[in-house]
Amino acid sequence: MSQDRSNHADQPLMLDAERDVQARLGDRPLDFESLDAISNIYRATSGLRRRAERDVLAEYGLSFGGFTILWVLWVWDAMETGRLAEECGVAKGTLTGMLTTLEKLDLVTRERVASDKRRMLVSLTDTGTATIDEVFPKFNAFEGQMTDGLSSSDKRELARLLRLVVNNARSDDN
Amino acid sequence: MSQDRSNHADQPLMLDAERDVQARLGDRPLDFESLDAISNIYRATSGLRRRAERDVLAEYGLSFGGFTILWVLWVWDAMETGRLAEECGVAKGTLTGMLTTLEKLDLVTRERVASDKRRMLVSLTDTGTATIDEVFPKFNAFEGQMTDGLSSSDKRELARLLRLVVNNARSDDN
DNA sequence: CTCGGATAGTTTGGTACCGAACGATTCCAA
DNA sequence: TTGGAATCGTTCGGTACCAAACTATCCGAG
Repeated sequence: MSQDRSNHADQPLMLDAERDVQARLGDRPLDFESLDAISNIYRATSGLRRRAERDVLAEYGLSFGGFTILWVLWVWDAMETGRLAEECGVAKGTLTGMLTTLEKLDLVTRERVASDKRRMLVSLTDTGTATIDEVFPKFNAFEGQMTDGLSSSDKRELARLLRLVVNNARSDDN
Repeated sequence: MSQDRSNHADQPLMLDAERDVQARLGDRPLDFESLDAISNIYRATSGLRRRAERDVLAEYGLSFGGFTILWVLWVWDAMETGRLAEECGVAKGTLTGMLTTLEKLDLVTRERVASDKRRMLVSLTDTGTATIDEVFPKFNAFEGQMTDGLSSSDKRELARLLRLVVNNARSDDN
C-alpha cells in the first residue's frame, strides 16, 4: 500500500525498509551495501516460503521443509539421514522429526543399512514419488512467477552471487 | 569436502546440488534458471541464519527473530505490533510470543495506545537499546564476511535483484 | 579379542513460526 | 444511538527447528 513511496512499483530503487535505514543510520560507519544485500536475502526468503506453502504446498499438506525432503530424494534417490539433513539445510535432529511426519503420510520410508546398522537409508515411496512428480512442476512454475521481471541473465547472475554467499556461510565444523 | 568437484572452490560454477539437479532432471521441461535462483536464496538463508545465531547472537541469548525485532525498533523507534510483524517478516501471532520473550529479557516494552485501546506500541527499553547498539555493529561485520568475494557493485546488484523477488513475493492479502 | 573413541541417528527441552479462531475495541451506517 | 462489520492483538493447536545429551553400532590399537 504505502510500499515504495515515490518509486515506480515495478522496480523500486529501494524498499521502504532500506530507505528508512538509510535515513536513520546513514551517518554511522556501517557497511550498508552488505547490509542491504544480506537483509534482502532474508526478506525474500520469508516471503517466498510463506507464499510457497500457501499457494502451492498447502493443497498437498506439505510444509516447506517436507517438500524439500521429497525434492532432494527425487533428485538423488535414496540417501542416508546425515547427508539428507545437510542437503536440506536442517539439523539432523530436525530431520528425524520431519521424516516421522512424512512416514506417517506414507511419502517416505526409512530402512536400516545392512552393512552398517547405525545408518538409515531414506527413500520415496511410490506415493511419495507420485506426489513430488505432481507438485514439483507447480513449484517450479511458482519459482518462475517469483522471478518475474528478471531476465535470464539476471537470474543466472542472482544464482551466481548467492552461490558465493552460500559458500561463505558454509559451516566449517561438523 | 567434496564440495564443487572440478571447480575452483573460490567461485564455483555450480554448487554440487545444482550440478546434480541438472544431471538428473536436465531433460525435463523445467525452468532451471528460476530454480537455481530461488533455491540458492533458500540455501543462503538457512546457512546465514544458523551462522548468525551461532557466531554473533548466541553470546547475547538472542534468536535471529528476536534480533530482527530489536533492529527494527532501533531503526524506527516505537512501532505497533501489526506493522512490526510485517517489517520483521513474521505472522502477528508469532510476534506476540517473541515479544513476550523479549519482555522477559527486559529488552522491549509494550504499552497500550491511549487513543485506540486495541493497539499496542512496542519500544526498546534502555537495556534493549544498549544491547542492539552493541550487537548490530558485530552483526554488520558478519554481513560483510558473508559477502566476502562480492564487489561493491555485486552487492548492489544482489540487493537489486532480490528486491524484485521480494516484491513479487509480497502477499496481496492482509 | 576387547575396550575406548568415533560415528549415525534419535530423544529432549525449548523457542520460533504458522494459520485459524477468538475477544476487545472502534467505526460506520441506518 | 446502536448494532454489525472491520481491525488489532492474543490464544490455540500443531509443526519445524536448534543444540546438546544420549543410544547403538562400528572400528582400530593394544
